[in-house]
Amino acid sequence: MITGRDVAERAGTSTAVVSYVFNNGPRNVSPATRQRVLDAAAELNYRPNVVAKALSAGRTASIGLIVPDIANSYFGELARAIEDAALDRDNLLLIGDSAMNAEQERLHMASFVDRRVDAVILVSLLDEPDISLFQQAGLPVVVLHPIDETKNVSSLTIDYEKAAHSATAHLLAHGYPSIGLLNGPGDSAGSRQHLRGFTQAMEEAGRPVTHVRSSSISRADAAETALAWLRESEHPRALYATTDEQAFGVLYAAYECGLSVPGDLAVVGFDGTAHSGFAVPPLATVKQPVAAIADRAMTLLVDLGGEETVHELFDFEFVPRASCGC
Amino acid sequence: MITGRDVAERAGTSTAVVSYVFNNGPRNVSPATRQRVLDAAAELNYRPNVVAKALSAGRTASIGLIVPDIANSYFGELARAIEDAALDRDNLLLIGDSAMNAEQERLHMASFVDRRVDAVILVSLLDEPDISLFQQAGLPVVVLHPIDETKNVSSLTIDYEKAAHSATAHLLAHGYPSIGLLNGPGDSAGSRQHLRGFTQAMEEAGRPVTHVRSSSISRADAAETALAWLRESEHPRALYATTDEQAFGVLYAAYECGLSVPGDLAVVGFDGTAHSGFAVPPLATVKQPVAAIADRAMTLLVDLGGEETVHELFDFEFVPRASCGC
DNA sequence: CTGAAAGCGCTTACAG
DNA sequence: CTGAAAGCGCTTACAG
Repeated sequence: MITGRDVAERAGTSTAVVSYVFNNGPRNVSPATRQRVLDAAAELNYRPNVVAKALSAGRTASIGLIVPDIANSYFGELARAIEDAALDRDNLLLIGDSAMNAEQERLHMASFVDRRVDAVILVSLLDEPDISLFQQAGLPVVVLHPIDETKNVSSLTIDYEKAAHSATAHLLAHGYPSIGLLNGPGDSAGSRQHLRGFTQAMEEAGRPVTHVRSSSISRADAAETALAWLRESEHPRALYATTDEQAFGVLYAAYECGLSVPGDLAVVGFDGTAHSGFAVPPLATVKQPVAAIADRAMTLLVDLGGEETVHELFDFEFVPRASCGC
Repeated sequence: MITGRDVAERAGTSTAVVSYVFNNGPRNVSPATRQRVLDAAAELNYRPNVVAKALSAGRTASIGLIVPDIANSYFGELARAIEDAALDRDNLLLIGDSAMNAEQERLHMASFVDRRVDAVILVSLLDEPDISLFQQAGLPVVVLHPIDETKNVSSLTIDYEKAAHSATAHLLAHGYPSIGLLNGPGDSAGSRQHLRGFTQAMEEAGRPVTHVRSSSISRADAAETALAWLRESEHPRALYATTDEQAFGVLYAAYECGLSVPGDLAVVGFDGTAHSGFAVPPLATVKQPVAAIADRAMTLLVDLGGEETVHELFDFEFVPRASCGC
């Protein structure tokens, strides 16, 4: 491969100047010399070695993202939004897919530290992820879910409690006689918030909270849980599922049970993925502001150097669609 | 951060020996010294800097994957399968999402060359991707779609023509009076193969080929195309869509038109994504052997060093489900 | 079996 | 404005 030395020789100058030209600094270069370097580089098809640059500069211009499951459309959309925000800032995004496996999540964490990414955005499978590895390495971290504020990391998230409240209130307004919650794994801060919001809305309406179940955030698991549930005679008339992915599993289960949506069962999801709009029937959902979250994360990590630790809540939007009976 | 020098000092030896220990070679180290190095490394929490290692060793132990659209579940599953195969070989997978944008595809190509990935797996948006950048850099490439064999790159793919033939033949066997093809973009080798297979099956059955349209490989585009199609009085009774993603768009369009599937319209997809099994109704599809393709690609690129250029066809499997009328 | 040293391809004070 | 040189943290012939 062509190196900076090759370019310098052909342009009759030093590697330092080649570097100054390609980085627009930190010293300036006379127009004539600059042009000779540019010409030589073009003729030789020179592309600076990013690996060498990273070692020398002490930063890799790359950000690591860890998601629980890249096959989940929400995380696919999130990854794309973050990648866009990263490219805007000339950073590369490395995506680590935990594939619903905590061990894999740890491997990605270690791998990111070893690869010397400049910062990390984490959506953990665990309620209390161990981020000491990042902290030892001095890597700034932003998590995209609720987290214990005593840990020294920023979090960007929406208020799940409020979101669950508003989704539940919407189903109540439809007048459904019984409403259930299909929650995520029971041991996470997010699930606790969803449950609180759901419970509060029900209590405000003077309704008992009797139908609550949980599944992992996977279509197959949710489908299995919903199938068993809907086959019981006492199943709820409406259901709030805490992810779109789970809601898709519910739509499938309803189909398998011969229940029509929303005629026999109303469904509301959460995430607001593009796919929710193309479900059969189209899925009512709570839309998360992915682009805003992505951009804010990159601002904190890249533009502000990860110095600040913040805990910010973003707005959400309830999107009524056929599945809830609208 | 802790460096190899810190470890060497604490263990009373040289950085060379630290390297020998961590790489199990290329020289061996006495058990006693090895133990001292290991102890020192553990006490200091030493993690070798992969960037420095890459620069020095001349390889990054990373593979680049470029996909047209990571939000498409098929590519999500493909990426996961390839990542598994890569991790099996202690390689990192970098995922470049072209987001249905040819310019973005080129940027990822350049970025992978600059990052000095050791090899590339490409699923291009274009029929004739320009891979000269990779060839200049001496990077081995495997493409996962049909490609002009005169180019010096390997391709791993299934026989779309045969697959389209078998899907069409299946719909014919159901006795549907008219069968349509919702193809991908018209100017690609894959689309031409799908069309040929579809046409051949129709001609063998003495049927005219009258219903052929195309859309991009996106749910929204397919939905739009299908909506217009299904609203015409002469729409086909059954439809073969060349990706699951397009088929999902068709299911949605049928719902919007008040057509029941398979009662009014039978649908078959292509790809065999996990999501196809949870569609409403479950989607009949042609399953691609993702894991086998992923593993073979990594064998060619990593285990065999990318020396060989091969063009291999993989087997597929037709999966009948409710949507086709089974 | 082990260590001193060169080298990977950049960046960046330091001198001029 | 420009160049010689040190340094980033590893690996790996080369000597011993």
